Amino acid sequence: MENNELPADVALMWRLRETPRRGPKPSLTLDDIVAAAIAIADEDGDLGAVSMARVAERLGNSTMALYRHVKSKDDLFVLMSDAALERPEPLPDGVDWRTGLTFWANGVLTAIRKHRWYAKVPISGPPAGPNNLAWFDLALSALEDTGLAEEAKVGVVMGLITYVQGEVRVAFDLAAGFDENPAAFQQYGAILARVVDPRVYPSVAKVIAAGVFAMDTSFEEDSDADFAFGLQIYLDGVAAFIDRVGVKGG
Amino acid sequence: MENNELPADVALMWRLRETPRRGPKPSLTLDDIVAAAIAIADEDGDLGAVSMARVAERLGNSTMALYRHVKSKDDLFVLMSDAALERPEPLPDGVDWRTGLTFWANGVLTAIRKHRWYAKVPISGPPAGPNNLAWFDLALSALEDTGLAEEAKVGVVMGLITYVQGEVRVAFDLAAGFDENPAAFQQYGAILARVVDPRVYPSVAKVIAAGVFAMDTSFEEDSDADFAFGLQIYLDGVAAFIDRVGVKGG
DNA sequence: CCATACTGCGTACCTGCTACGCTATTTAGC
DNA sequence: GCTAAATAGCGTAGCAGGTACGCAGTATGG
Repeated sequence: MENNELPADVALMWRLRETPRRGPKPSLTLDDIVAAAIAIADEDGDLGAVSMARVAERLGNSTMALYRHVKSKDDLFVLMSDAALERPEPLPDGVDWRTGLTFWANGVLTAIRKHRWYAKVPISGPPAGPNNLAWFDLALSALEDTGLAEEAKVGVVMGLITYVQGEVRVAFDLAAGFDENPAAFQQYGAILARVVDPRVYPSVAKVIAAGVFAMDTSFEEDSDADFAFGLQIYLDGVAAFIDRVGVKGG
Repeated sequence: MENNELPADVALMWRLRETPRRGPKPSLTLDDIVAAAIAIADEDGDLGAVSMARVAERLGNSTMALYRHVKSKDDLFVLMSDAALERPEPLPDGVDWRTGLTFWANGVLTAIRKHRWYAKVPISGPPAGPNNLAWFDLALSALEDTGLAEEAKVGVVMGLITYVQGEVRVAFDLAAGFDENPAAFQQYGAILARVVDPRVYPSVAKVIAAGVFAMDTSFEEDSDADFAFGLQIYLDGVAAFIDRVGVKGG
């Protein structure tokens, strides 16, 4: 059996466990457990709300029953993070790489938006789950016609993933902080102004004076704009890289 | 007293508490507590190793004594994350923005490398501590001569921070995973090859076939190269943005 | 029909955060 | 000086959470 050589969590993610023959029928399935955990995290918006006890309670089982299906809580997290990303929609036909990657990035954003805890799952290894790989595959396919070497494509996509996830993490953490204490955010500019000495922080002081931190727009708008702005910059960089290294073609 | 209107954690970070007049002399200082917490996290490389009990033990005090200086553990985290970043070195004189931002990014990288837990501190608000602001100021000052609007500078710097922190987070998490289970990483390519169906993941299959996941280089080298690669792409994008929007000069 | 393998679960242990209230200590104000 | 107020340290205890262990019950292969 080849499966035996696979790491346990990878085997679980791909559902490669051979079905056991003896013993009672399981009253729980792995999918139920993962779905329940995701539901809890979604409702609370916080990974911290997921406890083994709560997951079990939601399924009408005891806490320890879960451990027949999952090795540990971290294991469950890995499963959650792959299951949370549903399969991506395919790229529109015949688009150039930039349109493709923009489509992809926005798809990732909408997918993760449904699961605000996603970016907080501790990364335990390179992407290895079926859904994560599907997204990875899609991004790579967008670069198909650029003439970049495979390794360069991977680099570009990894960088983009890093950027998107970082942006998402910051945005959601800030949004959570905002919900918790809106006053602190609305006063952010005022607070900085009080505490920042222009002789020590001249550039920050200029920014404050220009009213950048005045918080006139809503949070959602703000983070959407930040995302688009950063994405544009990154893609401009990719374009420059392709011009420099790749074969021009399309 | 203006301080009263400041959020508690901000006041703490800037050490704005007015010194009390009555009562016993404190045997602990806030700096001691933060330093001890940082030392623990550094030694273990994991934020999870920081418990109030352990911090107190290291200081020869009881757990609850800490709560006279810090409102909660999250409070302590915020303090830690500002204290961990020491003051940045100033930029070399007369450098252009690109050299400046590269210098800056590498500075951030070395600063965070000493504190592998840094990128895991939950973000509770926009940067407001003295050290974080110093880094922020430095990055903004690198863009001084670009003619960008203040808001655009902030956008560029925020994007860069997001990218750098994201990259660092991934790199350290992977490194930790690697230390824990090196075999799984060395076999990553082989595992993928076993599990990836070329019809479902054609682009990933091509990457695997090209041997990109073969893991011939060391981990350190690999993540350094990734960092530099992504940074280059981002800065190329910034250059394009400046060409498009900014006043050319310098 | 029994041995086997497997599921669910109760119990218990450990770690961790922190509210509460007591005691000791220092000083402001008289 | 003396007293009252304010403050530091800390012991206790409550609560939540992860999970090792072993028992009881169940389905199946021989």
